[in-house]
Amino acid sequence: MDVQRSPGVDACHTPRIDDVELSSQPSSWSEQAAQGLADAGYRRGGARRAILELLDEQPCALTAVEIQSELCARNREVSRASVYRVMEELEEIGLLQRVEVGRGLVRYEPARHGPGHHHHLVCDRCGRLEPFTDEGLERAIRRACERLPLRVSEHEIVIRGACSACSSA
Amino acid sequence: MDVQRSPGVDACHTPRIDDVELSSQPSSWSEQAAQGLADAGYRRGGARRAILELLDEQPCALTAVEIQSELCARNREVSRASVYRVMEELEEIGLLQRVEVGRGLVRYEPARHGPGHHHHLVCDRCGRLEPFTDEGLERAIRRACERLPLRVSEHEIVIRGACSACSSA
DNA sequence: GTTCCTGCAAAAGATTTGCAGTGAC
DNA sequence: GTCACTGCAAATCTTTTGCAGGAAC
Repeated sequence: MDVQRSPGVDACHTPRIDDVELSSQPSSWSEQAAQGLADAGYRRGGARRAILELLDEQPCALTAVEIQSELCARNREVSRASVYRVMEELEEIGLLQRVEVGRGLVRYEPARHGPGHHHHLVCDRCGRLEPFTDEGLERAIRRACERLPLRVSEHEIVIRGACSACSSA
Repeated sequence: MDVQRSPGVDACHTPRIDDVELSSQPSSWSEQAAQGLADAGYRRGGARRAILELLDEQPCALTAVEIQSELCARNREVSRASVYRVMEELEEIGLLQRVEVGRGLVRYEPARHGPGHHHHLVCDRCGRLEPFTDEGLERAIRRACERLPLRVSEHEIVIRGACSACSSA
């Protein structure tokens, strides 16, 4: 088991070790996404590119509001509507994964099927979100998917509990 | 662009085999829940009881709107606010599980840790939600949880894809 | 009788949509 | 030059909150 810690308040900020081993990936996620959008007939506007680049850097999922304010902090302002529009386009072509882990907020992150693929731990008390990976779990999921009556496109696992900081406090 | 809304009402209808083997459960979930609420100091109002009974009958998760309209159809009207308040109380004492599975809608279902425990399949196209169980997956989850740095309270697995009806159509 | 539960209506957010100007091709 | 992309403001929808009357204890 390989858990990445996050110092931050809500989302995780730790760079992922996996990001280094890109041998099997021809290009970064943002380039793949830009290509996918181009193939689907979209033009390359400024807002869209800024959002793609931001998402590509994130180790874990962000909300639409976080995406907008983070871009704003970098002097690359983008309207909220554009954030939602780009999220919808990306999800449509399967490059984005929604992560819905409570309080009605939706988070978004690049859908990575190879290195970078992970699941989430959520603290019930502080709401912190952390990524984790577990190879045994992946094997079990693959086996389970084989016997399911649908053509599986993706899976998502969320584990909830009191994180170490909260349960000791 | 005219985006077709997923049928929403389309929750799962399959009766669960597990519902029959209740030998280890002393009482129904709604009775346990009523007891839990009483222990936590809540009184037994009419709206609360109606909601508990409805939830107990459901094979899978419902949205707040569905809960309200289903009760309405049974001539047991309850305000939307009460639905949300009861959901919050039940979640607080761990008897209710939120199922957040897309399009910003939140669904709720009884949290069953023994028989009745299940996970979800979601069809990307028609939005249908179906329960499934897999013992190998449960074992893998238990093993994974043992090594996690948080006191685990629950887990949730969502598998997405095109269901058999949609992929053949 | 006191305190909690409910429904109603208003409020608060998040997300979506209509429209007009600007930018990509 | 055309059509897509973007921002703005308004609209929509879900969920939360304030308050007053009624119910549980």
